[in-house]
This record gives sequence, C-alpha cells and structure tokens, in this order.
Amino acid sequence: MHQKRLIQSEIDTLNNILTHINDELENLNRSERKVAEVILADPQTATRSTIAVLAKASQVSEPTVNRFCKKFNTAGFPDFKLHLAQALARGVPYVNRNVEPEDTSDSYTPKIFDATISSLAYAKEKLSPAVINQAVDQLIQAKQILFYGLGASGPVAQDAQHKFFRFNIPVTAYDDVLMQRMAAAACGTGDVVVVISYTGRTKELVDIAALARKSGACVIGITASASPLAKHCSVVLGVEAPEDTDVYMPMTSRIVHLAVIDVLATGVTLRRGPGFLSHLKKIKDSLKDTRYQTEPATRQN
Amino acid sequence: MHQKRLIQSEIDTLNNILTHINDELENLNRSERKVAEVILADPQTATRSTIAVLAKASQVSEPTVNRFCKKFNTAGFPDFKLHLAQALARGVPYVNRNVEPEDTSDSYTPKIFDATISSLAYAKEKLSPAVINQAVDQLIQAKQILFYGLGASGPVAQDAQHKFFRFNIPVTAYDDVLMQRMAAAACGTGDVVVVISYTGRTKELVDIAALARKSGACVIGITASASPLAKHCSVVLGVEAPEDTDVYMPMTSRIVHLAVIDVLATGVTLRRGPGFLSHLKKIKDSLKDTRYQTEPATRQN
DNA sequence: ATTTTTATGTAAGTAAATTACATTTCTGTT
DNA sequence: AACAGAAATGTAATTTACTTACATAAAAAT
Repeated sequence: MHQKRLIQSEIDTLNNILTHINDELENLNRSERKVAEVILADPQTATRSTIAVLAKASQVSEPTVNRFCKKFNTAGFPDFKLHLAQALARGVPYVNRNVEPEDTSDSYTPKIFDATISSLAYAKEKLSPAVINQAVDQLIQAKQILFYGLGASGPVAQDAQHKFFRFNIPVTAYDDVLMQRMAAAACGTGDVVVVISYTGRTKELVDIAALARKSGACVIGITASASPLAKHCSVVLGVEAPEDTDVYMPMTSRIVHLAVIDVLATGVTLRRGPGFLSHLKKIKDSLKDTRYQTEPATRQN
Repeated sequence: MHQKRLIQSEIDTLNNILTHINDELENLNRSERKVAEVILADPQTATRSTIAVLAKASQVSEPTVNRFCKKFNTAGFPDFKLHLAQALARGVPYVNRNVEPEDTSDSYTPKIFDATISSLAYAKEKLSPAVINQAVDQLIQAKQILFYGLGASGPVAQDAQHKFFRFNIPVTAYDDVLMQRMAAAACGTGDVVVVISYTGRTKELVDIAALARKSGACVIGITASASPLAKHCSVVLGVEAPEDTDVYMPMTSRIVHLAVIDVLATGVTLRRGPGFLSHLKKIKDSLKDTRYQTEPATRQN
C-alpha cells in the first residue's frame, strides 16, 4: 500500500512540475491558488502565454504570478514556462491520466499513447544499466535460454524467443505452467530462465522460479522488484508500472517488458561483436523472397 | 526512397527540432549556421539564454537569431526556446539515435527506450482517431474476430486475442499461414479479420487478406499505409515506423502495434458502457487465488 | 559592369518581466 | 472591539528582452 504510493509520488517528482503544483495547491495563498488553477486547467496554453495574459486570466496582478513562479524554484516567469513546457513534453497527463467513460476516440487514443510513453520514460529512469549488464552476462554464456510468461506475459515470452533464436542459442518460450515446471526441473548449470511477470505474485510462477533456481539455472526476473518472485531471482530487472494504469487489463506493463527484452537482445548482439551483424542480416534477408519489393508500383497513398 | 526521407523528416520535426536543425545545417546561411552551431553545441544552455546572449555567442546580430528561429517554423525566439526545451525534455538524443557498436549498457539502454518512445509519439500524432473509431465500429459488432500475424507479429496477435476474449466475442489468433488461409476462406459477413504486419509486404499475408475480404469479412490492417496489404483492407490503421530503427530485428514496430491494440480494446470497452467494467473486474478477480496478496510479508527491497 | 536578389546589421519601437514600494487584508493581542 | 504587526496583493516605474522597419553590404545574375 505504502509502497505503491511511494512509487506514484516518485513518478510525479521525476516527471513533473505540474504534479508539484497540484500537490501544493493547499499551501498557496488565495491569489496564487487562482494562478495555479488557471495553469492546471490548461498548461499547454500557459506555456505560450505572457505574464500579463496569465495574470489577467487568473485575475491577479503580474507580480503575483511572478511570485508564484519563484515559489516553485524557478528563476522567474520565463524559466517557469520552460519547466512547464518540459513537463508537458514528457507527454504525461498529470491528472486524469486514466481513460474516462465519457472519452471518445479523439481523447482516449492520445491518452493511451501517453500512458504508455510515460511508463517507458519511468522504466528508463529506474532500470539500472549495471543490472542489464549482469543479465546480458548470463545470457551470453547460456547453454540454453527459457522464457516463461503466463497470461499477458505469454506473448512477451514468445516475442523474446523470436528475438533470441537469432543468437544460435537454444531458446524456448513456455506459456503454460506444466511445461514450465517440467523444463525448470530439467534445468542445470548454464541454463538461463527468464521469468516475465508484471505483478511477480503468481504463486505457480514463484514456485517454478524457485524450482529452476534449485536445479542450478540462473533465473532472470523481469518483474516488480519488491515482489515474491524477485526474491527467487539471480538477477532482477525491476519494472514497476504505475498504479492504476492497467485498470482491468494489462496494457503498459507488457510493453515495458518488451522494451526490456529489446534492451537485452541489443546487449547480446553487441557482445557478439561486429561480425555478428552480418549473421543477423542473413536472417533478415532470408525473408526477401516472401515479400513484395518496396520500389515498384507504390506510387499511391 | 523519397517516401522514406519524407517520413524521416516528419519525425524530426515532430520529435525534435534539434535533429531538424542538424539536418538543415547545409542549407543555412553563413550567419545562421553560426547560430545553429552554437545551439547544437549546448542546447540546454540555449533554452535559458536571451536572444542577446545567443547573438553574441554566435557573433551575429539579434535579428539574425530571430530570423533563424522563424526558419524552423516557430513564432520567434521565445517560441523557439520552448520547442527546444521540449525536444530536450523528451531526452531523445538528436543525433546517433541508433545503437552503435561501441555502446555500453549505460548508453544503449536509454537509446532503446528513447527510440521506442519516439516511435510511439510519432504514431500518436499520425493515427487518426476517426479511423480508430471505424475499426471499433466493426469490432463491436463482429460475430467473430480473427487476429493474424506472422513472425514478430505473431505474439502481437496472441496478445490481441488475450485482450479481446474478455469481450465475449469468439476470438482467435493465428500465426501460421495455413490456418490463416483456411480460416479466411471460411469467413463470412460479420467476421472481422485484423491483419498485423509491419511491412505490409508479406506476399502470403496480402493474399490471405484478399481472400478474407472476398469471403465477405471486414479486414482491418495494422500496417504501413502505403503497402500492398493496405490496399486490401477495409480499414487501415496506418503505422509507419521510422527507417533504421529496427535494424536487424523488429523492435519498435511491434510495440507500436501493441499500443494500437490497446487503443482498440479500450474503444470496444467504452462502447460496451459502464456496466461492462464489472464484467472486466470479474475476470481480473478470478485470478486472485492464484496470487500472493500485496500486504503481508513484503517489507524488504 | 550593372542590376537584382539575398543576406546581414543598425536603430527604433514595442512588449514583457521584474523590482521597489504602497496599499490592503489578515492575525493575534490587549 | 481596536490596534499593531505581519503577510499578502496590487500599482507604477524600471529594466530587460524581442521584434520590426529600414539601410547597407554582399552575392548572383544578366
């Protein structure tokens, strides 16, 4: 409970002077609150306003706006606008990030993209390159790699398999618990099991991770760092998605996981050295005959 | 070829005034180039400079700086700084977005996230909510939904199935051409086939889309808008990923596709009305017993 | 060589932001 | 309830920043 709140507020701080304003609303003077409300109502416009316009809109004097800006650790109005613009550029709606029942395709389309983007931005900050490196260390020397995911993470595991087969290492993705358990029991030193789970709380999967570990495999978790699953992993790639984003179905979480897979695949590719690129090219080129070529007969649209 | 260039430069404008400046360096006047160089050398500082300071640093007059700004489609110097600040906030490196052989985990990790984020930002701008709406129109009244994907799009189709089964419509994902072809042949009015393909040039899949269409199905394409596949679709959700991002394996493209799936699923959910949320909740809650609860014994990490 | 176009700078004017100071409003005390 | 002190807000002046109009210089074309 408390943990979740903490994460949320970290996201806020990380991203956003807007959330900061929102949080401080209580502690502001009457006039300053007017300013805050006008800004929060339409921050995009605020970034393009002059101090005079904003003062008028808030029905306060210009110096009040200026004082307001300084309260938020900015040098003055122009600097404040700069911070505001940067917060907005991150694409994070500071309130109402969630889709509402009244939304139309005009409004929910950008909201979903924004939520996805902001999860990625958050994960980018939080993921430690050092830990990525550890994971790559393990993957590069694996005799065999297994990707495990259940539910929405099933396709993520499949996707990972689709990437890693290129490395000439035996790779399998399992999305059912029986196969996962059997394969985990059969593991030995040199095998790497990558367990993908958003919550890290699925009992079966926690069990299976423990089992794989006991069998001598290296277990890499792509999961929430403070989860039961994480405790059983040799390497934890911690990704906590903000609360409330995935209301009733997994959305942003699995996309972040895919991005992590991309990072790992890239890491392995680079370790393999420049000669390996031609190998990848060969695989890509193998598809050539199955495709229509780009040049001809594509004048339209 | 030309098409690609166009898309690339659009991305630049959208994402990143810095890349835009970098690309246009050649086409600038001598004085304006001086300004460009000073800005590129330290864009962060530029956002906090006044026009006078920047003019002096570039050894040109203030109006030259002003004219420079206007060349990049900004209203003037303050507006230019705003764009610059936003570009920087996105954290997208304006040159060398691509992973280089020399990169370490410190550098390739953020690069991959940035590339993913910027593809999403681009898709967000380009996707038309009206077309989304058309697709949702079709999906909401479908007797049956089929998701087709090959290769890297296979897992995307699986993921879509995993989302759409919640809507109480028969949903199937196929990732092999034989099943796809047979199912397409068996389609009739009221069936919706969602074909997912990054390039839109896989011959088999283009064939299959045409077949499904001929059978009376509505074909929704999540693919490049100017592709052979797009020509056979009833509704095209056009997503062109920037060139060079997915060098030797599909990376950002499939993530954008997943985001599109999320948007569609959200659209369908909203159409179903508020009562439907409790149905979704029921599905989510069904997992409760398979999970460790959040509260207890999670003090560490 | 001359005209035309393009590039750049100067200087003036306008707009924006900040500061100093005056006034009002609130708070707590007698 | 009246008053002193403090805090909040506004007014007006000042400073700073930005833009425009125009002039000059450089380059390109005839």
